[in-house]
Amino acid sequence: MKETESPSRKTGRPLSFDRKDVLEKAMLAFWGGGYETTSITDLTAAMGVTAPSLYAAFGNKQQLFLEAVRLYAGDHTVLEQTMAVAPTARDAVAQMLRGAAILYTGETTPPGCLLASSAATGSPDAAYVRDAVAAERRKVRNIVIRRIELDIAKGLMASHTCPATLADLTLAVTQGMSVLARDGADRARLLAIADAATTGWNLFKA
Amino acid sequence: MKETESPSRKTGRPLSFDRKDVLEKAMLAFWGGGYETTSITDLTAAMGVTAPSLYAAFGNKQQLFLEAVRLYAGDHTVLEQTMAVAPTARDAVAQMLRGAAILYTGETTPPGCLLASSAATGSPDAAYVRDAVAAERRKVRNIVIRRIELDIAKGLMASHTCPATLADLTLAVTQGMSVLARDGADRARLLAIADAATTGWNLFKA
DNA sequence: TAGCTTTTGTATCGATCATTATGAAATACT
DNA sequence: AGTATTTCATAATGATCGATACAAAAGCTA
Repeated sequence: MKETESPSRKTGRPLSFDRKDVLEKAMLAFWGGGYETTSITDLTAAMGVTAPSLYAAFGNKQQLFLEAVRLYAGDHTVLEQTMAVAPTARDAVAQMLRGAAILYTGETTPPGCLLASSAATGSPDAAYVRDAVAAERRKVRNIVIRRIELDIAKGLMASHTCPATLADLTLAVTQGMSVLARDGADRARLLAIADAATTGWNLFKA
Repeated sequence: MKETESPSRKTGRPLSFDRKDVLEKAMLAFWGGGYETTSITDLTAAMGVTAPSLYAAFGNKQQLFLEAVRLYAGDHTVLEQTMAVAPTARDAVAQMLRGAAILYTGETTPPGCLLASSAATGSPDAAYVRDAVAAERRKVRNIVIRRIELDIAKGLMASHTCPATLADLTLAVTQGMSVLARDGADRARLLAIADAATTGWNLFKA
């Protein structure tokens, strides 16, 4: 049952759980319940791990959440690859929005986006984790900006187009789709939003 | 100092606070901190009222929050009036988005939208309040839908336009702008998003 | 002024929060 | 086998959660 043991570890009782497996379960718990509103009791129940084991493996609640965010956002960077190979920035954003629509309505995952919903607000103590998820959003924004700048440099988009504004709009649509997914919107509705959001991009063609 | 006393009240020590005033302060506290992550201690500090007075005046935390949501959404319905007098649905939505951009970056209010951020996630105990804010979002959505249907009936918009999808997109942009406002986006950036979101509507003209 | 009603401030309730002390259990090395 | 090392389950830590019991204080009526 052991796995992913630390390199310095030599002897002692082996771990009774797979660290990556329980981390994914913790991510799903945070995804569905939020950072501050998901208690250690909730986490241990979802992970199938007792509290001392949780703290031994992940430090504390904040570090566990940050690892969960990295696991979640790591899946998001897969979209970055697909954006790079898209023929135009508009196609790239369309694919990204459609991917978000699908991700936010997965059957085995909570509705919505972990980055959008797990740390929307909170006490001052949780300011650090809010900054962490905001940093992940900023990464996505920068990816979109660079993709648009590429199209402008290629002459595919009008030179007066503001990449930052279109990236902001794209990010806003994704995070907003998360809210609608939380409210019960199904995949078809979210995909329709994604398509409607990108039709307007035809106006920015060079 | 007394005010807004209940009609059945005849005698007894008068209230030392203005109920509407402290309700607004509670709304601002929830707006900035969220429902579950704003404690009674936070609320009493923000309202300048002791806990027993809070419970006597508002029942409990949930009822206080629901009143705060009604106070907040009541301000939102002001936008409904302006949408009705706008020449086109596109202008109406543009004004609504610009109003949201301004509301989410007020100098005397927390950044973002109370409906978007105060109950994005939470424990199962708070499901009722999440449904309450979702219902407010649905109201806004229905207002937008009806405004679009009006333009379609007038022949101002293409008959194949899907009002529900455009309303979903509009709602997604507002809730997404709230996330960006929380991340520190200033009013100019949000206004740019609002304008960019409505430029695409030209494609739906009849 | 005496009596009644309601709000006030103080102090506290049990429950839950994140976190950990403690010792038994399980493996590796000698 | 014996010992060192690490994880295990149990249970408890102080702090904070939402919500109140209590009695003094403040007003109105008589």
